[in-house]
Amino acid sequence: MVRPARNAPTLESVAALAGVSRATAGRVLSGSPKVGEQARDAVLRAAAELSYVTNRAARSLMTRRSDSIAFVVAEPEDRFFSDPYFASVLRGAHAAVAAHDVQLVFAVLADDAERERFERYARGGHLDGVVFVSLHGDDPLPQRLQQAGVPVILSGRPFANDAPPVTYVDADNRGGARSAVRLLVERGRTRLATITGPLDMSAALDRHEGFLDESGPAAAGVQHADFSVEGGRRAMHALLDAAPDLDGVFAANDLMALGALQAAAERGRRVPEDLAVIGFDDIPLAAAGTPPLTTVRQPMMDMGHALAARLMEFADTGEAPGPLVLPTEIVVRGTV
Amino acid sequence: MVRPARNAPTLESVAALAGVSRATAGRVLSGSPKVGEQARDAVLRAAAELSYVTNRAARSLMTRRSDSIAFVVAEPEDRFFSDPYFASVLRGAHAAVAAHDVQLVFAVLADDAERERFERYARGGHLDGVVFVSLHGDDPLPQRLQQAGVPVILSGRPFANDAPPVTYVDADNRGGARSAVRLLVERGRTRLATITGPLDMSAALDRHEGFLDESGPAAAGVQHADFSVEGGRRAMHALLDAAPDLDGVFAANDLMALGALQAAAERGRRVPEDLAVIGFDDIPLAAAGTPPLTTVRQPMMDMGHALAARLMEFADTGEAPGPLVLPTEIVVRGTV
DNA sequence: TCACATCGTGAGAGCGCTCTCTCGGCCGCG
DNA sequence: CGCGGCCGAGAGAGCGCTCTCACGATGTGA
Repeated sequence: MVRPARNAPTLESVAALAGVSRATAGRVLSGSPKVGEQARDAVLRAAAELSYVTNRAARSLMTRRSDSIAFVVAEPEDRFFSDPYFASVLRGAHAAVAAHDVQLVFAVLADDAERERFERYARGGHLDGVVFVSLHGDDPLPQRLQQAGVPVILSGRPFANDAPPVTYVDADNRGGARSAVRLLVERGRTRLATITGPLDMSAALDRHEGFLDESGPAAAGVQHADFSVEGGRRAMHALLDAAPDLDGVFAANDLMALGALQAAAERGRRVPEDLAVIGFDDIPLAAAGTPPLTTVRQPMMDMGHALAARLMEFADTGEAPGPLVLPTEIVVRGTV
Repeated sequence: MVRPARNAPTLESVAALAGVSRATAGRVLSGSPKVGEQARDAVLRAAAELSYVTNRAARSLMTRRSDSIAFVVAEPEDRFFSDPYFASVLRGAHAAVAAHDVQLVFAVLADDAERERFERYARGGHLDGVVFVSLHGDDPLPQRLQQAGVPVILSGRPFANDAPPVTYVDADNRGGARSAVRLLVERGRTRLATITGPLDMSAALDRHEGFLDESGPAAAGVQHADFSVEGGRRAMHALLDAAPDLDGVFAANDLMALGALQAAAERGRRVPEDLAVIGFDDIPLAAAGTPPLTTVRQPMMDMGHALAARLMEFADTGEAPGPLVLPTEIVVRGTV
């Protein structure tokens, strides 16, 4: 192992060049107001000249803050990597974090070993907070970390509402699903079905509830799938087998809606004439299909941003911000 | 700002509980062989009991290593977030990094301010190395960092081969493109065209070269696009306008191939009967279309893994590993 | 005029770790 | 029996920073 004898400029050298003490130099660089004007100028000039960069390790040793938060995908499968949803949330989170000069540590917890390592790491105080994305069922990890004093926030409301609660940012899944069904009804569809996501995830559950709220007894079918294109395709076939007179389908995400579109094509159903399809998310690909997908848009990037911003606030104040539920919006394109 | 009075166990307390000195405890925990058996046992037991976690800030202050590497998307646009390619590379990189107990810091450099901040951060010695993904043109940032002593590796060969060279991991883009065209020819296609990616990226360039290698004078058209679905769709329309008798298209990535498929459908061309289409990447969505996309598979996850693994090796030894070019593979599905 | 608050500044401690230096004990060899 | 070598272990320095405390200079009111 190489030991880089990198002689980066230290606060000491900046102070020396500026002709002040290390303490004063530190005060200037951390923006303390209690510094004289000429001392401030001298330090700033010296820092610029040496292109000084604060050593975060040393700082963090004293402040007990790491200036970094983790973006954790708690997903045992590789779904993460085919669903553009995650990338958008990640992008939003990074934007928020960059503005605060905080680092974003990325982690995926695919197996127990990784979960355990991550938990130790987080408990070790190396993170100012953790964003959890794609939680399944009643994962106890977020609560455990929170109890250990690590600020935590979830993307999507927790599956069960236990005490102590963990705060979250979510989209109005139920409301979005309702408006999707209402759109279907407005367009004269009477035989409605839905393709759900994995029912151990609250987003899938809430969208399903929203569907039931509006479809009522008119529901012609329910198929459970896994948020993937192939799952959506199979579910659509099953739906059509069970109820050939189906004329409207709400898929709980766009990937499954895309699969449903394929199944419809394979069966020779014209969309939207014979069969209307509406998805959820509004991933970039949704607009690009033929016909382009009508869907319920959730503001993925904004959610990522809010997640990170609220987590940093949590870390700063020590007080968990309340849950935030962002509105959804129908985007009418060609499939309804 | 809250100052968490987190009284995490320190090496000192572990040593005390084990009845040895801090130095010995440290030796045990860092796996030094020069420790007696009973001292080792005692330390291990004490560490487990206190659930001790090394304070990385303190360690890194001494070792001058951060045990973290950055995964940087140097992409001014939001393309990153619609192309599943990146997610796969990221996934692979994380897997490699996790095995070494190293942290993956994620960053996207969308504007000059972010670039500048990142450069300062990296130069400050807070990173053991940097993986660059999606570089455009002759971006000088990787070279600058490398000259500043920060190990750097690129995903995809650099655009121009300047001195000093920066090492990289790439797929055999040119070879892959050639075999795509050969497949088209084998299937009896004679009027061939290609849709390229942005020509300021080496992957796009190399795939274009590969196409030209094999298509030769038979080439019926070339359209430049941007690796997006919509770009592919427009390019396909333009190609068909210019050469209506086209019977085979090589798109430089799957997203554009999907766009080409749509354009073909809009024009009423049957795929693959009237028109064969082949893509590049093999993103998860490729298999899911109707018909499923024939494509040139590049091992995205392996590339991510290799990128991170080689970078860590670079950081450890101080010597840049040579470039690595991974083979591609034709995946025949329904569009050729 | 003196006591006292106020403000900018410096000195110094110390965060938790790693690493070098030193030393005691034990072995083998002459 | 004495001496050098080796091995396991401890003492202590110090990485670069932040933070508390103390101090001198200046301003304010009695």
